[in-house]
Amino acid sequence: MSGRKQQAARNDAVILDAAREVFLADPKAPIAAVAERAGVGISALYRRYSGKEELLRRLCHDGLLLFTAQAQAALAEPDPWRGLTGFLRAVVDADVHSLTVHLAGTFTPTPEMGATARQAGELAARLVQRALDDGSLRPDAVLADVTLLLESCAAVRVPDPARTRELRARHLALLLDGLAADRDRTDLPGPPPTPAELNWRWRTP
Amino acid sequence: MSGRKQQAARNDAVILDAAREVFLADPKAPIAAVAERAGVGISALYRRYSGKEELLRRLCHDGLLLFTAQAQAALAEPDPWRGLTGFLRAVVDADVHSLTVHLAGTFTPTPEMGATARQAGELAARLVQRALDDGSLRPDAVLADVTLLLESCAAVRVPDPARTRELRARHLALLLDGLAADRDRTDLPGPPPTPAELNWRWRTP
DNA sequence: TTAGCAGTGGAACGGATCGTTCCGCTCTGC
DNA sequence: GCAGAGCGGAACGATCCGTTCCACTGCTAA
Repeated sequence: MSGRKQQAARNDAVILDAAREVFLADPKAPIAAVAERAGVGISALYRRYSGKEELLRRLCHDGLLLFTAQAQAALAEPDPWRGLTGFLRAVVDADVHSLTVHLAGTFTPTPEMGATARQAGELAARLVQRALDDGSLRPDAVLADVTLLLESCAAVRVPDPARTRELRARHLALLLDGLAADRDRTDLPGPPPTPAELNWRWRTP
Repeated sequence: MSGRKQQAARNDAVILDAAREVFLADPKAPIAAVAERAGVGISALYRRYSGKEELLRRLCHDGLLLFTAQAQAALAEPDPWRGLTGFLRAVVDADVHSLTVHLAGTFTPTPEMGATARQAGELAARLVQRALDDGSLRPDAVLADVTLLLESCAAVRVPDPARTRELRARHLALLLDGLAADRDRTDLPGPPPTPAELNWRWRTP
C-alpha cells in the first residue's frame, strides 16, 4: 500500500497543513520552519512549489475560496441575521482572515486571486445588505465595518491556537452583542480569559 | 537663542517623536528609519540611547505612564460608565496599546516597568469593577475582555494615521454599543470606512 | 534482476537587512 | 583661538533566510 507515490501524495497534504499552521502563527516565518513542522526536508517543498511566493499564494487562495464557500452557504440561510452571524463565526473560527489579508503583501497577487477576492467582497456585501434590509443589522453599519470586525477578531491571539479560537468566539459575541448591559443578552461562550493568558507577551526570556 | 545646547535639546524631542511615529507604524522598523524621519544622523540617536532596546524601553514606559494617568483621571469621573468609556476612548485614540503591548517582546522589560504595568492593571481593574457594581457593564464581562478590546482596536489600521484614529473610534463605538439594531443607539462617529481604505493591502507594487 | 530515476534530506551559498561602531567634520562656548 | 561636544553617515560584522545543489535511497518498469 505504501509505494513511493503514496508517500509523496501524503507529503502533499502534510506540507500544506504544516504551512498553514506555521504561517498562521507567524506570517513571515522562514520556509525552513514549514519543512521542520512537516517533518520533511526543504527539497520536498521546492519539488512542489517554485518558491515561497507560490506556497503563500496557494494558502491565500485556499482561504479566499473558503471565504466564498462560507458566504454562499450563509446566503442559503433564510434568516438574514442568523446567516450573517453564522458566517462570521465560521470565518473567524477558521481564521480565514489571517489566511488572506495578513498573508497579502508578502507576495504579488495573481489576477485570478483578484477575481476571487472581488467575488468574495460581493457575497459579503449581499450578506450585509440582507441584514440591513431586514432591519436586524443597525442601519448605520456598513460592509467595511464587518471587514474591520474580522480584522479585530484576528488580532485576538494567545500562544495556544485552540484557546485563541475560544477567545475569538467570545470577542465576536461581544462585538455582535454589545457591551452595555441594558437589554437581554445571550451568555458569552467559553470561559472568560484569565489575566495570565493575556500577559504572555511580558514573559522574561 | 540657538546655541548648540538649544539645538541638542530640540533634537531630544524630535527624536522621541520620530521614534514614536515610526515604531507605531511598524514595531520592528530599523533604527535608521527613526533617524531619517527625525532628520538627524544615526549618531544623534546613539548619543542619547545606548542602543535600540533602551529607546524602545523609553517609549514603552512612556506609554504605560500615559495609561495610568488616563486611568487615574477616569476614576475621578463620578459616573462609572462614562469613566470607563472615556478612558477607553482616550487610550485607543493615543494608541497606547501599540506603545506598550506591541512593543513588548522586542526588549527585556525592566523591573520598574513591571511595577508600572502592575499598577496599570490594578487601576484598569478598578475602572471595570466600578462599572460592574454600577450595573452599567454587562455582568459577565471581565477585565480581560477589556484588554482584548484594546488589542482589537489596535488592529484597526490604515496607512493614514489620522484616518486610523477615526476608524478606531468608530470601531470602539461599535464595540461599546453593539451591532444588533434593537434598541436606541448613539450615532457612529466619523464617516464610515470606504472599501478602498480597506483594500490598501492588495495594492500591487 | 537491475538500471534508472523520482523523491528526498540537508549542507552550503549568496544576498539582504540591520544594529553598532568609528572617523572626520563643524561650530560653540570658554 | 582652541578643545571638545555634537553630529552625519560610511563601513563592518552578525544574523537570517530563500534558494540551489549534490549525494543517497529504494521503487518501478523492462
